[in-house]
Amino acid sequence: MLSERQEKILKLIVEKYIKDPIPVGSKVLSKHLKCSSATVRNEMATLEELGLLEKTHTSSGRVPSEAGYRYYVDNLMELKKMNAEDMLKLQIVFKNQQLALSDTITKSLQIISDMTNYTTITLGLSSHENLLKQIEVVPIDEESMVVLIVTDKGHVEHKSIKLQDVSSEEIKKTVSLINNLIAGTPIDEVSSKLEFEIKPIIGNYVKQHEQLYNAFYHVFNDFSTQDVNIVGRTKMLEQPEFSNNIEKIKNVFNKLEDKDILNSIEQDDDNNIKVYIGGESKIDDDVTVIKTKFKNGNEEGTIAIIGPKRMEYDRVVGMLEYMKENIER
Amino acid sequence: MLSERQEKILKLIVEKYIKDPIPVGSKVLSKHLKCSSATVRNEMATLEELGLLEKTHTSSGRVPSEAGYRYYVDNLMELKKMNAEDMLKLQIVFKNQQLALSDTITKSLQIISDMTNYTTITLGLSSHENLLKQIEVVPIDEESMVVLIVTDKGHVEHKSIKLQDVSSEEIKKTVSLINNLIAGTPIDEVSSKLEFEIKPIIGNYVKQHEQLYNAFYHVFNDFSTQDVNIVGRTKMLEQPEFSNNIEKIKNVFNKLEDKDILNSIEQDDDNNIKVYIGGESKIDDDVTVIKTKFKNGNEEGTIAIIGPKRMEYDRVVGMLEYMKENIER
DNA sequence: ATTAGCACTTAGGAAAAATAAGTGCTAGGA
DNA sequence: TCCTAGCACTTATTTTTCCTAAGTGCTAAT
Repeated sequence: MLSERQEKILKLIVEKYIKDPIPVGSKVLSKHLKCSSATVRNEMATLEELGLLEKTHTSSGRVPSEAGYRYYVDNLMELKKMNAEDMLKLQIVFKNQQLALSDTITKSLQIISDMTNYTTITLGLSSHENLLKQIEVVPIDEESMVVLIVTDKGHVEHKSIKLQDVSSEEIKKTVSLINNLIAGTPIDEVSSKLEFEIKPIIGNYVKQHEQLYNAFYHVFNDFSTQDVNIVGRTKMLEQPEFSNNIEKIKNVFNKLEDKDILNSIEQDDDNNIKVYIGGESKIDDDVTVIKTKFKNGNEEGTIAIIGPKRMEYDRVVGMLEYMKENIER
Repeated sequence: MLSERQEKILKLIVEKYIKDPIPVGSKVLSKHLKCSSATVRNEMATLEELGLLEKTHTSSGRVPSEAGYRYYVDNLMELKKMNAEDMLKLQIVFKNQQLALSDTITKSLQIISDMTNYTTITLGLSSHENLLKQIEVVPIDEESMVVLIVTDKGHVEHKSIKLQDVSSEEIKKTVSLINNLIAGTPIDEVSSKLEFEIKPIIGNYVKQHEQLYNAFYHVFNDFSTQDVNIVGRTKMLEQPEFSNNIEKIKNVFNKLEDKDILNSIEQDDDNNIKVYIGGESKIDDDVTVIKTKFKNGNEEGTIAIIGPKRMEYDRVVGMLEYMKENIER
């Protein structure tokens, strides 16, 4: 259990370090407290023993440890409300009734990324959680057509395909077969269902059934395993802990492409705002991910803000709360 | 006019420097020539006077100047054929008949980016060169629907919109009005045409005409001004001239988001392969862009490979030639 | 024309020295 | 018992100095 003074010191150190990434010394802190630097030093030593602070070298000031940030986020942080100007910018997007939810989210996260200089991510549900709702084929010309795939969670994708010597009758028939027999199936199982439920049937009366089957097979196979939208990747370059360290940048960029990592963010079933600090983020020891699930009607997904461990937690959590509220109504 | 020996020296320097980015000295070169290092030094001095070589400091070896690379590309370079293994990888993509052209290109450029460690770009024509071919509306549920926009150049986009209290009759009617009256219009002019040609008509018999008009207006307004696909952005981080220089990286990343820059690549009307070296690239003095237009039926666009000025010109030009050939038939 | 030889230049790395920031600990005071 | 002034000590950082390796330009001889 921390004393009031210890908490105050920890809070000061975290907030100071977030503003400016240099280790914090006892002298500056004593100015904000009613005690001498020597006393602060003693307290800091205790906090270090508790694992909440760290030194970069024997005689350096203190830096928050991962546990220190954790304690700050869980116990000390005071949420920051968004300022009116920023709110207004977002309201313009939220007020637009004609926008599909996914566009609303993309646009608002774009704005947030610019305001904060952090990377933002939207994740739809993964393809095994999306059930096929319907497909539609729109002919373009002789050979080409567009296949539209709609899932129950409101996710839409289109793919262009080419078919030779297949009549529009045959296509229509196949489409309605798929809509009748396969709708409701998780997207990532559709390809295999096609093989066992559609292929045998169309084999009987579609001349080019092999080709038709192949085309649809690929359409579903290429369906993105996860609906991901990352905005402001390069914001990471602005953060001092990365701008001197190409290896870290490469690592972060690569992790952002890694389906498994993104998936694990989405998999977390907590509906509230959750903060993954440093190692917890699975991205990089110096990265923090703050995320929340959202649900609006049958559309659901995850939004996340990714920044350095030195992220402005109070501000970002506030923003995410605001986003979630607005999305959900 | 360069002597044969001077050309040989220039070629050696360029190729050596591309392999390994350290200034090339006279001693190493003399080993590849039938003359002493002193002679090479004299020739190098001449080449420097001609502006084809540069020194990094008074007593350093030589580095090709922009003009040096230019001379190399225009006069000295011997095209390199792709190796069989790489060719095979690409053939698998090109052989797939069901893939739409744009998917074929995306996939093959992905492969090329991996093989070369350079960034690749596909550019469709800009929105004023794409004429609206048709739109199609697919209802999803009570309120939501997907609008599919198809251009004459084969570019397809979809947008989800929401409409309250608009009957499917009214929508159908509006869609067919648009298809009849506005098809053939450059995409970026559609919004304004909607206002003058569609709005007045639907105003008469669609109850929620304002809302309907707004929805379509936004759909076309949000239509990407250019169909861009960038693959392997982070490959740039692998190049030594960037991996030590965050500012350069930021600059390049920012330029890659800049519509004007990309547009100027696409605007160039040369149908052959074109090489923009350093400053010519408008991206960065250390960046080279190699691009070519392609045309297949009515689909056309530009593909480009972006790498350091120290790019393997012979290899990349060869690849791009191969790509172009395959795309065009 | 070519080349051997040599004085000269510069970047880059290692070592040494100076500086600044901050710590832990001791001993005295409230 | 808690707090604090004071001081010796540690370490990163910066600056300075020195050294080396690589390569050049120029001159004089072939």
